[in-house]
Amino acid sequence: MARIEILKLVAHPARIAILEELSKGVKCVTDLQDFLEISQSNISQHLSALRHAGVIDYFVDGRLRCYFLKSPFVLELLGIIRKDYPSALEGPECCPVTKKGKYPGTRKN
Amino acid sequence: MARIEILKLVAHPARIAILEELSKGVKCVTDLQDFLEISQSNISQHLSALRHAGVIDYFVDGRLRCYFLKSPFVLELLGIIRKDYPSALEGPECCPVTKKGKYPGTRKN
DNA sequence: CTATTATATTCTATTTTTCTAATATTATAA
DNA sequence: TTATAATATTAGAAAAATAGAATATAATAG
Repeated sequence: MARIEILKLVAHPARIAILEELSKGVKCVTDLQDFLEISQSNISQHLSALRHAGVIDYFVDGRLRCYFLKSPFVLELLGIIRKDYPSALEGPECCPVTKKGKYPGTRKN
Repeated sequence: MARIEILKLVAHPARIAILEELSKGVKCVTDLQDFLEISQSNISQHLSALRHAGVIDYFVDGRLRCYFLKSPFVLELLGIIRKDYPSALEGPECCPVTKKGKYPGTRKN
């Protein structure tokens, strides 16, 4: 599935929480329920969406579904979401007060 | 603005395209229009959303607004979106055929 | 001044996403 | 067998995101 579709999926609080948890190891649905404040069916829906996107997968142990993280891209994504960054990139040259400057591109006029 | 809100914003084809372009350098709106197949007002709307989220900013040159990328987080995000990854992480132990295995967590039953 | 260029804003219909509720499935325990 | 535990599916209402159209603003050229 395309990167952008995966981004869209990950950009959701419950799904991020699920993925963060799975990044630590295998979890079954009931154990996910314990720290997510959302309904069982909703969790199942999120898991289903993530699985169809190839982000996670599961194996079976009796009546448990043991979910785990599958996508290396998402693992790295989770990493940078947690990271700290400087508050801004070094910007282009422009007056720091008036925020006026010269456009570097070429234009008709 | 929270990382997750920023993720949501970035997870849109037009906005990714805008950000990719800005990651190469300053661009004004008309120049963005040239390679985006969407209306001027829609571009403005996307730019506005990105700016309010602190992802981009602009300086003024006459009647041009010169937009540039501001968020280090988003710059790194764009980087990993372009990168290649192995198709899957090494999964947990479970039978490769039946996909059955043992849940590593502790459970009541 | 007035026209034009560059860009932003507002309103709105449409589409998409999200969640809840109800129900289904499946494996095991009793 | 039947009950129950673990999980999935479906349908639909509500909320949010999206894009188009029309209009507004602001700077400059003429």
